[in-house]
Amino acid sequence: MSRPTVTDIAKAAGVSLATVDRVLNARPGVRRQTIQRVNEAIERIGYVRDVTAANLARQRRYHFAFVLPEAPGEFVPLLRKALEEAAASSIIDRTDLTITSVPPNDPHVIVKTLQRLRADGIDGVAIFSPETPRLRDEIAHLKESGVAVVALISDLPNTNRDHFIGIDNIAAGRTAGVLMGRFLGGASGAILVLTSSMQGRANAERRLGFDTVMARQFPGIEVLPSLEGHDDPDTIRRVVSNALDRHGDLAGIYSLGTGNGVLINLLKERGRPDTLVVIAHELTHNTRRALEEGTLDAVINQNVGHIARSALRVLRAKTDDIDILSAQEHIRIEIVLRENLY
Amino acid sequence: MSRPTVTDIAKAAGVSLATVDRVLNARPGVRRQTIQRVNEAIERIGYVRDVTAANLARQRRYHFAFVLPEAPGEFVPLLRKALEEAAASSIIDRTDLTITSVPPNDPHVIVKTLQRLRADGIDGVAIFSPETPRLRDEIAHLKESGVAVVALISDLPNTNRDHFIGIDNIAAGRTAGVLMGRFLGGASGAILVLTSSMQGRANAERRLGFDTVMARQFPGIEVLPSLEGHDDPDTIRRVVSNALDRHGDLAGIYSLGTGNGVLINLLKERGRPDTLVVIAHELTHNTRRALEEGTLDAVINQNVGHIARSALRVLRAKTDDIDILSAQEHIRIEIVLRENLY
DNA sequence: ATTGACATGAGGTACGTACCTCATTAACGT
DNA sequence: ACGTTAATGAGGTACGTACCTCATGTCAAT
Repeated sequence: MSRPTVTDIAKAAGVSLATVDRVLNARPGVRRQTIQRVNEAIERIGYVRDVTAANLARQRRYHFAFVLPEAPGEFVPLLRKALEEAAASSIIDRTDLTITSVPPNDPHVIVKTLQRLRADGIDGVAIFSPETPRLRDEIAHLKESGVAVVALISDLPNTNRDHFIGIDNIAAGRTAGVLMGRFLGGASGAILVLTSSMQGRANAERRLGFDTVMARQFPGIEVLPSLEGHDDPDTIRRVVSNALDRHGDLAGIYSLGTGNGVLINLLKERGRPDTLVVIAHELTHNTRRALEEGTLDAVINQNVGHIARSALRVLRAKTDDIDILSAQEHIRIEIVLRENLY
Repeated sequence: MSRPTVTDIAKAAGVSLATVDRVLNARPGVRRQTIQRVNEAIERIGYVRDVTAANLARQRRYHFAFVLPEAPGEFVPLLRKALEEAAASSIIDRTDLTITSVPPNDPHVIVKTLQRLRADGIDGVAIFSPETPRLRDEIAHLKESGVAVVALISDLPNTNRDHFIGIDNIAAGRTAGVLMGRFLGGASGAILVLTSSMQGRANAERRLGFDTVMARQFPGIEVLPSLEGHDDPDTIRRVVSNALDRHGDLAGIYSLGTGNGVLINLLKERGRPDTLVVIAHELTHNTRRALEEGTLDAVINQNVGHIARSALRVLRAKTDDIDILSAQEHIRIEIVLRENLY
């Protein structure tokens, strides 16, 4: 007893195949009561459309575009690589993928890119960008044109994007905070927070979560004002060096944006005290090696492979107007130590 | 510029469609040099088989069976639920799923079940069971019959199963150990380890990893001999109560198997010191609530949803003799705190 | 009664692949 | 030269769905 087909619906509803087809694909020319009769038959026999066969018949190809910032650091290239890997696998069946790099923090170029994609008749876009008024407007246009839109890594909450694929950065900050506090184990001292100008929202949220936890659960620890690295290696090196010199009682370092490479090198050059707790975000070549060597104590990670595959699945589901399996699409806040480094 | 099809291969290789088909599906009756010519054409024009169309034409249905133990605790039911959820989604397209419960630790019944499945012409089985000689033999038979076999949760390393879907339990134990040691923050004291008879191998491995880390990195902490709960609520309650009474200097509890429900209740009844660190395995209703309430400090988890979907994907890939995306199928050792509880 | 609008049916082709049958050709041994 | 066997071609049907055309039926407005 295999799955019922359209023919079975026709038999069950006492109509022809053509009518079933009209109902299924919302084509005009069917009386309301007939539509209902067909739908009842569908319910009754438990018909589920064979999406793969439908796509075959439809000659359906999905055109998706990813708009990624040309941001410094290893994270975006890793995400890009994960996308290309997913594209090589069967997940991407019948879909064409465009990956566009745009200068970060340039709303004009991002909007222009999206406009071009919309003109090209794209089916869905995944956008990794801070939210700006012009981007908001363009997303509204995209949605009006029937384009599926998902926000990637950094949410665009005041737009009507279909979905956000990424982590809750406040919770990520809280997680980092708890780890910091507990790893310090009652020790007192100051904590250096290293931030970067990229992805202002995400960084601010992480900082917020971190501060909340530190203030509430670990009042004995002083969290210093953020150090701005401005994504520039030399600047990062200088400000971190200064801070390390100035604070003899440094208990921990929380790096919540880019600039981990410089930080790690600096710690290795200067030698780091055993008791110092260093926590960073995103598992990359640098941070992975640093975990292995003990330069980093923990990394808060969002799995780029999962994000890439999830984005593709969600875009496809949204263009087909199909439900997503929300448990599968939830991006987890991963805590990575040397011991569960995979 | 759509994808090349079999017809394009035929044209490019200068052979008929029938020959292309024979080559593609490894049917007999083609000269070696012709096979080569066709394969070259495939290479040249970059043909990739349209798996969905192939499956449609093939009328392929996958018959997979999951053999799960009727084990105590919440974990197996959660896994079962995850399987049923995956089955309701499109992942399961064209596949029939059988979930069989067997009494744990009864090799006879497990083998009988597998034999029956083999006789029924199953395409693949996922087995969650300890390894026994008779199971080993039956897996060899299954493989000979062309059945795909994956080990679930607990590996069957001395068999020729196609794949293991689960975590590295030694690493999981190490992870728990490091968390325990660092959360204790230099405090000294004794650690209670609560084990269960189920899944002997997994528990032993976790214990091994835990002990290794404690001995090497936290020599000031004494790890007590395992307490056996024998999966019996009353026994667990009794032995844990005794231990709590006896050890006034208890610093931490590591529960590496089932019995978390009883443990959590006991801790709540007796009141738990703030400094006590309690770490358990598997995120369930009980442990989730305990994390929220602060009764547990951390949970080491393997994601049942991921495991279920991965098992289905791997079984399908193995029966089709297709490569798997190993990054996607890697089951991570998740560290779950209250802050990154999803 | 005629017209037209709408609803429905009948039957087809297509998507890309699998798999079947039958006919034809080439290569071989005797 | 003959039969035998292996290799190949030609042409079909099928999978489940989409989408097209054309014919026919029904009903209400004129």
